[in-house]
Amino acid sequence: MTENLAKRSVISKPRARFIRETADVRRQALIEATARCLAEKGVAGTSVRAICARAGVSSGLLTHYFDGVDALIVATYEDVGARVSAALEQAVEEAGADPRDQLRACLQANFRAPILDPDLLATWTAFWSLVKTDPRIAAIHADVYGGTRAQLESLLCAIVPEMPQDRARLAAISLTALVDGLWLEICLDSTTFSADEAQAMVERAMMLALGQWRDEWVDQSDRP
Amino acid sequence: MTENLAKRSVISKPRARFIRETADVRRQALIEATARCLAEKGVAGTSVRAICARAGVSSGLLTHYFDGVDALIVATYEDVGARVSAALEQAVEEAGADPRDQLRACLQANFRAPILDPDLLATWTAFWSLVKTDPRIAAIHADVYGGTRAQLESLLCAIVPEMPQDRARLAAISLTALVDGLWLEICLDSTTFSADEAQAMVERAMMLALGQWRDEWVDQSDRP
DNA sequence: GACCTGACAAGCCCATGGCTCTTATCAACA
DNA sequence: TGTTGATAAGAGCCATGGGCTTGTCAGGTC
Repeated sequence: MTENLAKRSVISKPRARFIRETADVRRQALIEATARCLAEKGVAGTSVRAICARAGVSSGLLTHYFDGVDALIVATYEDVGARVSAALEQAVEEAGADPRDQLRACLQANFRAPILDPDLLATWTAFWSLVKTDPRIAAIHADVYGGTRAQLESLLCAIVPEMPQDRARLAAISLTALVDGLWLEICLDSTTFSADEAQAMVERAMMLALGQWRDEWVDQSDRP
Repeated sequence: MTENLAKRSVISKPRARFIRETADVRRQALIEATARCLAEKGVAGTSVRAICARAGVSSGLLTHYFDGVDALIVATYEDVGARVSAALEQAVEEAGADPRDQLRACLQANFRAPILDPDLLATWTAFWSLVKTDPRIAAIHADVYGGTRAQLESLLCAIVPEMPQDRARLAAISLTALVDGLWLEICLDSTTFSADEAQAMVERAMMLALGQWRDEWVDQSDRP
């Protein structure tokens, strides 16, 4: 009793001042803190305390606004995924009206900021590692991946209307895989090749997929 | 005192029987248990107790044979990486003497067992998430990736000797990225496309990289 | 200006994690 | 067969994590 009183009045430090924020502001701050934690310290280092310390709030706020740390990670995935999609969308819009330019912009944007970012990879690998475990994460993944693939497919069909549907589908999958693989490797180890080289490789693959290559070096002997 | 004695003589169950194994056997068992844990439960679920339970040993053995759980994960990465490299190597050897067949085998083997395995992806994403944090993991990654890329490059040069060095390098990087991207996606979500389709896409990319495509559908209008 | 509401901070509780330490067990050798 | 030393089991220790409770203060309301 008395000890409790003494503790409160003497030992314990005064409670920190705080300002009230709207729910949206707090949620967004927590989401951004989570993304930064994932990027900097990986899944293992992304704890409630670490996230809240970064967000500048006490650890109680996380469960106040989200249904636990897992739900916050899911929300972060949604947010980061939407941001990446928006960056690609913006690149397409800035490319003008020619669908070929739009396709090129959509592919090349993966190798410029803000998508080309090792921190983003760290966030992404954290999500990948959760796809198997958490069906919500799997659903978001399917949504994001399917969306970009469908966009590539429609652009391909717009550029080459006579392209068969199945070929367009496989071409979109191939281009996506190439971009993902290059992006993964360059984020893991940026010394292997440069972003410019990645863009050149994607450009070449795009032209090959469209059947419109223009290349000084090819082996003509085996062509039909 | 007496309680301690009673505890030991009456309450505590007798210590489990065990057999002595060589250090190699124990190490390998722990490594395999770690790989299974990573695959099934992700990094978060890969604890000392979980690993040792899977390996059928007590938790004290981990620190007895490895310098902590981090070192065990590094050893597991080395082991899994070596196993993947060995599988690719074996595929090449079984392909015969033609370097074109060898290249094809090396690429296609990524979409057959034992490499095409969602559990392996789970293990791999765990490693990717550690590349930034742990320089030992980064070194192993650079080693494995560089090795396969160099092999592809030498095969490309063997098939088309007149291919410029820089193009062979970029082609090897592109093929690796395509394979990695397809492998990643098919392991994450096997409903998007099939392993056969993945092999077909890789086959096509390989022929295009060699400048030896033979394709019924191409747009001839824009070719030089 | 009192007070009411609820967002917020602080810290407790229990579970789990990594690692250590002691003790028990086994196998090899004399 | 007894001795011995390395191997192994398992309890324990300390740190950390997540969730929750409790008390408090900011900002609006009458």
